[in-house]
Formats: sequence, structure tokens, C-alpha cells
Amino acid sequence: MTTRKEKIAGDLDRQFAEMGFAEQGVEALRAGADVSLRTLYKYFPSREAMVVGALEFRDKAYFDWLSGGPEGGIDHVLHPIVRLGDWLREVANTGCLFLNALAEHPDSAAIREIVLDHKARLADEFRIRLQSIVPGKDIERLAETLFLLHEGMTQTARLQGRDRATDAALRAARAALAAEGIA
Amino acid sequence: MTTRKEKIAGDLDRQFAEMGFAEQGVEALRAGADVSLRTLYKYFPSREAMVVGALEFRDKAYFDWLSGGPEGGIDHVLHPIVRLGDWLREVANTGCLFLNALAEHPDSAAIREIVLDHKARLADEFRIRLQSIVPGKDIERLAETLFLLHEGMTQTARLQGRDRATDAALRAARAALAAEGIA
DNA sequence: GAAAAAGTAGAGTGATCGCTCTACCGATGT
DNA sequence: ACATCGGTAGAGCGATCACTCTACTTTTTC
Repeated sequence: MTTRKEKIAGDLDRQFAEMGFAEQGVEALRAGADVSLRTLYKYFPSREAMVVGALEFRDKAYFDWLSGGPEGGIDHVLHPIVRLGDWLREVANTGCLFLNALAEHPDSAAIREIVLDHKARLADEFRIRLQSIVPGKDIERLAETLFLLHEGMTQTARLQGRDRATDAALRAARAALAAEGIA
Repeated sequence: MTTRKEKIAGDLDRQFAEMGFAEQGVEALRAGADVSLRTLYKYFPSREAMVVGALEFRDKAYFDWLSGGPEGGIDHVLHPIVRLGDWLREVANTGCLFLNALAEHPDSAAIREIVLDHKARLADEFRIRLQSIVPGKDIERLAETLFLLHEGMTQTARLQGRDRATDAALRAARAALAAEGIA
């Protein structure tokens, strides 16, 4: 059961993702969510709250998107990169929603907190997956490398296209794992 | 000899870098550059032109910043990453100015062109440096990996701090080079 | 079926935006 | 001496912004 607020949050997410943050006034957001201005403000009492709501929706949606996938082996570790590639195939490519939000609202503590938390949990995703396939091994450096490649891929997809960025990131990730004897 | 326009462009660069794009109105930019509104508009006839001017200034300044450094060996290739780390130590850490500008002005062809061009030349920087230390070798994949790490480092510095991001990127870059037998 | 809750449309408000314009000032060249 | 040029200060313009409010309608609840 999705609440009305969640439905609107999803619409806000889509609008911000497709059109960017700067160019979306509240009236445009209202039209995109197909609600009245009064109702929109009821659930999200300021524009900043709308941004926060969209990011919270996206955070949840993206970790849902990451769930599942191969259970063991190298593909288990590469899964977040593969899924990022899948995601980039389906959506307009405007970079990372979270970093874009931060660029646009550098002084908002609420937004900064959500972004940092989301990215920290993404970085942990690699740690957890690495730990599960090579328990006991020190995987911190490898996890950091994979996260760097992940972030680089997100931005590079915007610049050079999704396919090229995905191929490069996957190749580099495999090489990094192989260099540590993980295959 | 720096022209007045270049001086103002430098001030605009600094303002956008420190305060972000969204929160800087033209009046604030004017005050930061310490000129009259009329003069500002003389050199940069629209706000978009001010953004373009700041990016052009930064593009030039950053490639100047990259010049010099170790002439041969692995340090020659790692130099752009090392210098990025130096840069991040000296400035407020608000991510990549170019990508932030693109996030804020997704519909501006002029801004998009500058950003793509800047990033393409940055990526080429790794190709050129790799080519010079291992001529004849196919270095395309390695160059792409280094660029991914470079971009990832820029964003991660914002999230996890400059030192951690720099260490991780340098370590990963060395590992990638070593895996290809370059040391 | 009446009351209450939650929705709609959309005009209105004050602030701020990018940008233009008038009026004036000081240095420089001949 | 004086015209010219490049500058300053800052008021003002129309548009747009985030946000509020009134008046009315629909849906839900008991």
C-alpha cells in the first residue's frame, strides 16, 4: 500500500531527475504530480521538503533496485555496478540525483544529511558484498576502489554515454578484483 | 597581462565555486567582483555568459595547474590525480565546478559544450601521459580506468573528505598500473 | 444521511530575479 | 580646454518565484 504522499514523492523524483532541480518551480512540480498546490504543500510544506521527499523516495527505490542478483562469486560483488548500468539505460542521463541536489542546495543541512547517508550506505554495499565472498580478508581498499569506480561511472555516463562508462567501470572493477586474487 | 574581463571571470569562478550556482544572483556576483552592474553586463551580457566565463577561466586555470610535474615514469601518469588532490586541499570542497554547472543549467548548449570539452581533454590527459611512458602499448582501457578514478575521487572528496578520497584514488591507480605491468 | 476530512482551482502577496536605464564621475589624448 | 571613453551608483521594470488564502466539491466515516 503506497500512501498518497509516497505517490507524490515518486512524481517529484521523476520530475527532478528528468528536468533538473533549478528549472523546476513549485507550480511545475504541482502539475507533474497532478495535485493541487494546497495538497502538495500539505505533504511537503516547502520546496526544500519536496527535494528531501524526492531524495528519500529515490534512496528507497534505488536500494530496492539493488536487491536480488547473483548470490555468490565475483558477480555478487559487481552487481551494484551492473545494476547501475541497467538503471542508466532506463532513465534520462542527468548524473547523480543526490549530488545534483547537493550542488543546488549546498546550505541545506537536511539535504546534505540525506546525500551523505545514501552514499555511505552505497559504499558499504561493496564492503558487505566483498566480505561475504572472501570472509576474513581485508577488503577495505578494494571496497574503496569499487566505490570510486561506481561514482566515476555515474558521472562519466553523462559525459561519454552510458555504454562506454559501464564497460569501462566493469572492466576496471574486474581487473581490481583479479589483482587481489578474487575471480 | 590580464585583462579586466579575465579578472572579473576569476572572481566569478571563485564565487560560483565557493557558494554554488543556484544561490548566486547577479547582484551577489557583482558585489563579489567589485564592479558595477553595468560593467559586469558589458563583459558578460547575461547570467549564462557569466557562468560560461567562469568555466572558461577555470578550464584554463586548471590545465595550467596540471602543467609541469615529473617528466617520466609512473609519477608522470599519476600527476593529474596528485594535482587534483593538491587542488582539493586548497579550495572549498564543493565537487566539480563543471558538473555542478551542468546540473544547474541542463538546457544550455553553451555550458554543455564547455563541460564536455573540458572533461574530454582531461580524459585525454591520461592517454597522452600513458602513451609517453609506454609508447606503442594499447593504453585505452587503462586511460579510461584512471579517468573513472579521477572523477570518482572528485565526488568522493565531497562525501568522505579530501584525504581519504585522494589516498583511495592514488592507491587504486597504482594498482591498475601495476596490473598492466607498469611500475 | 449528516458531519468531517481531504481534495480541487486558482487568484493574490510580497520578495526576488535578471536585466536596463539614467545620471554622473574621473582619467586620458590632442 | 574639452571631448571621449570607461567607469560608478543605483533606481526601476516586468517576470517569476515560493507560498498563502478563499471558496467550493468530493470522499470518507460513523
